[in-house]
Amino acid sequence: MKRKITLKQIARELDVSISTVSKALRNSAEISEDTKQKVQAFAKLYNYRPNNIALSLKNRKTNTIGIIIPEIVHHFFSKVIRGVELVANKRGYNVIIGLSNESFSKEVINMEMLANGSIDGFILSISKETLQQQDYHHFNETMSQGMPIVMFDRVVSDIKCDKVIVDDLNGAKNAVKKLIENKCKSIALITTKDYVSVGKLRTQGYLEALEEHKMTPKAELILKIDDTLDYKVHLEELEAEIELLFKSNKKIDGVFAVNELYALSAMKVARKLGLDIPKDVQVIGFTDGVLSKHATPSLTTVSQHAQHMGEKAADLLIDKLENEINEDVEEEYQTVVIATDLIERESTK
Amino acid sequence: MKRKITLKQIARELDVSISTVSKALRNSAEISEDTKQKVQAFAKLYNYRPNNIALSLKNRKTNTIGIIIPEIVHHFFSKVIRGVELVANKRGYNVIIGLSNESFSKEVINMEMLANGSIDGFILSISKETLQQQDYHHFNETMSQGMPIVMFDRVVSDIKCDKVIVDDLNGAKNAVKKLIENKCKSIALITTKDYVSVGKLRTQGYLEALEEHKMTPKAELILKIDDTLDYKVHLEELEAEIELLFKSNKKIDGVFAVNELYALSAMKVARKLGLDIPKDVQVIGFTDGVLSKHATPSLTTVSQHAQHMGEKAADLLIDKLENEINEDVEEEYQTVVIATDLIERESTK
DNA sequence: TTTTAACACGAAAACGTTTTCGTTAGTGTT
DNA sequence: AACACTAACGAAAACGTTTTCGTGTTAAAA
Repeated sequence: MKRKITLKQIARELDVSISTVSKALRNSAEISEDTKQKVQAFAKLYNYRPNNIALSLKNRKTNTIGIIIPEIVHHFFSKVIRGVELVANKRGYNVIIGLSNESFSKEVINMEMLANGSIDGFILSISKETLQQQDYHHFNETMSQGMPIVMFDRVVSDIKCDKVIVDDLNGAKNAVKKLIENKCKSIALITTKDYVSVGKLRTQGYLEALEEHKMTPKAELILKIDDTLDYKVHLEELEAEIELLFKSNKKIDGVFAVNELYALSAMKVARKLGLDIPKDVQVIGFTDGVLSKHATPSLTTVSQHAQHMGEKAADLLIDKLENEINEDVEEEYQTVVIATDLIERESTK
Repeated sequence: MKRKITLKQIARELDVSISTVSKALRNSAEISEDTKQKVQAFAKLYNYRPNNIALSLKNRKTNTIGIIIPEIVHHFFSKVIRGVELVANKRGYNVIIGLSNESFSKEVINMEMLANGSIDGFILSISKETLQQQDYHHFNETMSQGMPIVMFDRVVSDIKCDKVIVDDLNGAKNAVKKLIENKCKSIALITTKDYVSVGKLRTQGYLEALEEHKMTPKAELILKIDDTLDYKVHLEELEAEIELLFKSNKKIDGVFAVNELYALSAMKVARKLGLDIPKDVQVIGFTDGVLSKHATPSLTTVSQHAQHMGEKAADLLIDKLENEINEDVEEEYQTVVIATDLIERESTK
């Protein structure tokens, strides 16, 4: 087991100084052709690669991005990661991940762990618990130490930083408009409690679409799910709630759900109640997931372009990192809004 | 924007030496109580945290694990990552990810990028292209430099290292046995070409199960898909192949598929041909995915316990890292086999 | 022959730690 | 008064780089 070779070892072997080796490898004009060739040949032979850690320390730059997400077993987030990784790698950066598991304390701990020199900047999506507690001190502290943050999807306006968000409002609005155009008269909304910003915006889009078509929103058509419960586990409870919604509103002929699982459950319940999709009820979900595509009938959805979000976030962050030199430019932050697409499948006419 | 505070700055402010500050913060007996309190108070006030990079350089240990996987937008792999992250964090390690995107060259590049000091060891699953080319020099080189590797799921016997694998053979065997017990007489197998080790083993399990029940395997019931094509895109081609299988073997009453997508496609095709599931045809898949659970009918699957695999892999790697001191112990490598579970749902009787 | 310039290289500092090994001053012992 | 011992601290090396600034040698110019 031979350890990795260092400049010092090469220098000793070839009987020159460390500086000479370093310069020779970087093709400096200071070094004679002879020496360069000798050193480079030797380095190649022993497969020399500069030690990243030493470089990071010297340059005070790690070329590594930290990404903190609430959950990785989730199509949306893993697609975002893929986007980040893609761009980061192309631009010479590594990606290091931290999972908050939707917990405030894990988010804080993870950020502190990475902020101590391991990375140059963060890309993150806020955990539900943090959103509920509205405690954002760790973000502000991190930024005040000169470490840039780019937030995506779940953001808060209280924090000044670059952001990449989905156009939740218009995405939802267009989906509901589609249902209206398809002659739906009684459109139900299945959403989350309001503290998750995206749920709120999608609800708003639903309301605006109705309004623009002179339809009066009815409170009994809006089902707000408490999503602190993990419905991957408590699927029956979710379905029970939706069943209640259908039973107390027999005239429902359209459903807009703010995520994939709610939409799928709605379809399942509707079918159970003897309703045909899309003949009796049309359903649209909001997501990037894989379920929609392979469901039967396949689900019409509002696509969020998760990978594109990740790419954009990575570009924003790296741009900021590499332009930090111009500190004269007053800090100005962008919010990039990613447009959604309505992907029509079998659950709508 | 205040930069992170360092020992040197604290030393200057308090008019003591760097060594004194360092010792005071680590509660060394060499330092007087007075000084300790003074230093510790100051450090707390300015929220001092030791710089990870400097520590890594000094200790020649990064406390970071590199994980290389072919694809992250994939339930199996993201669950494995979650397991790795869970254990790693608990044991004081970070996780840095690299995606090979099933490509040999990206796998090599990514490994080289991380192997230059950024991490202490690898957890990885081999890309399809690498498996095809059978070029494993990068693994051996990495290990010869003293960097341990733990492989999971897609492994090769040529390489001596710790491994965590699914009991593919018995998982498949039990699934097929289940079908046989459920009175299936003509069981089809939908699998991949043989170069992916797991596909091979699952095929073998299928064959052994038939054999044990004195059933003769028929070549025409075995469909080998060329999975270099991405069937997330070319779904129709996949379905066409399966349709052909059904049409040329009218008596098929059971299907065992080596992954989720094949199984779902089989169900879809069967339904299209007017067959009822599970009455006419019973289907079992092999996976940990989310599709199976939410399909209609929901799919009986062989569960791989992906998260558990990740946890185990992380434990193996960290154990090795922390016991590297005893170099007297002759290198011995373990292969941990994770047992599967058959999760019975609606696609079987 | 002396000055100048180019050339080829080495020494040392710096990044931020930890740790080993002095060093100094004060205390106690004979 | 000479000695040993301890308490409290500092200097310096080391981890592996890059880069700045010498420095010595040689060849060309005056």
